[in-house]
Amino acid sequence: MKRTILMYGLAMAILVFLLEYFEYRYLVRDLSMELLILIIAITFTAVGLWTGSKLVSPKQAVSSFERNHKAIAYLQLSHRELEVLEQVAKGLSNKEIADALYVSVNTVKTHLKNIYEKLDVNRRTQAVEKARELKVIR
Amino acid sequence: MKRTILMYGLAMAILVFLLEYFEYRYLVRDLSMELLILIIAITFTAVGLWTGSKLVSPKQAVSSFERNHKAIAYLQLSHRELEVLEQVAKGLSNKEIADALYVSVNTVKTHLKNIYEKLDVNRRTQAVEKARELKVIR
DNA sequence: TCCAAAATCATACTTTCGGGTGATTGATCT
DNA sequence: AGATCAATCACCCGAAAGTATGATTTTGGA
Repeated sequence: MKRTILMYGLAMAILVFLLEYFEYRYLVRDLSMELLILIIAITFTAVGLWTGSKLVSPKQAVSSFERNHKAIAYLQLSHRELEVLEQVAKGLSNKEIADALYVSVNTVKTHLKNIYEKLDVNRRTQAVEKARELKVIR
Repeated sequence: MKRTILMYGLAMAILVFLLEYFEYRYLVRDLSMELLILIIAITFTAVGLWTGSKLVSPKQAVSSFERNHKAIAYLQLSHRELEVLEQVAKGLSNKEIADALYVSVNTVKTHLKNIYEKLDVNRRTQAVEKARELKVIR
């Protein structure tokens, strides 16, 4: 992001310099004024397009997920509960989650029970749905 | 998309015209050549940026979901199975799905069994995960 | 018209989930 | 020191989900 802006500044400086130096001195007498303006316009439109795509697309193309910490705080979801929720979203069973987090199945169940209460649901699938909506999990 | 390009073309034409007519005739004697180039450069960079953002962002910002029919065909998922899958993804229970589709719970179970087999999973949560990955459901 | 696939339903059985209750431990705050 | 909260675990029970098998009806094409 910052680098893109810097790059843009640099490119712009170089282009301005080139245009001023080169075309001004050389071409202004050969080419018509209209053509010069056209070249500059096209060039900088291209630069703008390029910079714009660099600036805009990665924001949404790459990852595009940012956790809604406010929602998590509001729902009072603990760290451990979040972990369980993520495992559930991956489609794991309680047993598999227990193994993944090195706790007993009963512990997982307790966490899930609390999660359901906080999210106001009563099934793991609904919990995943709601958590996704609230951007609490990916 | 097409309209954006047209708009851009129009804006560019107008700007070129204005620049040529106005600044060329009026300002070229008052302003320095460097300043004129700078103005044009900045203007068209802005135009490029604007056009770029119009062109790039809606592509990914709006919805961005299109069903992967090839995957569906490959997996041999029937229409009814897809419907069930969607209901499951919404977090509904087998009973609720049965009511929504006006069939018995046993029918839903049968569909689910077939779905699990075709998706090579053995739980509803995994089925939803996989179907989402494959863009079979939203 | 006939066939294969899709859709429907049933019964029986096993496993997993979810809900309820209660308890212990360790960390943090007052 | 006492209160509070997160994390852990256990046991029980009923409901839901998943598995297996088999059967009937609909339906879309060849």
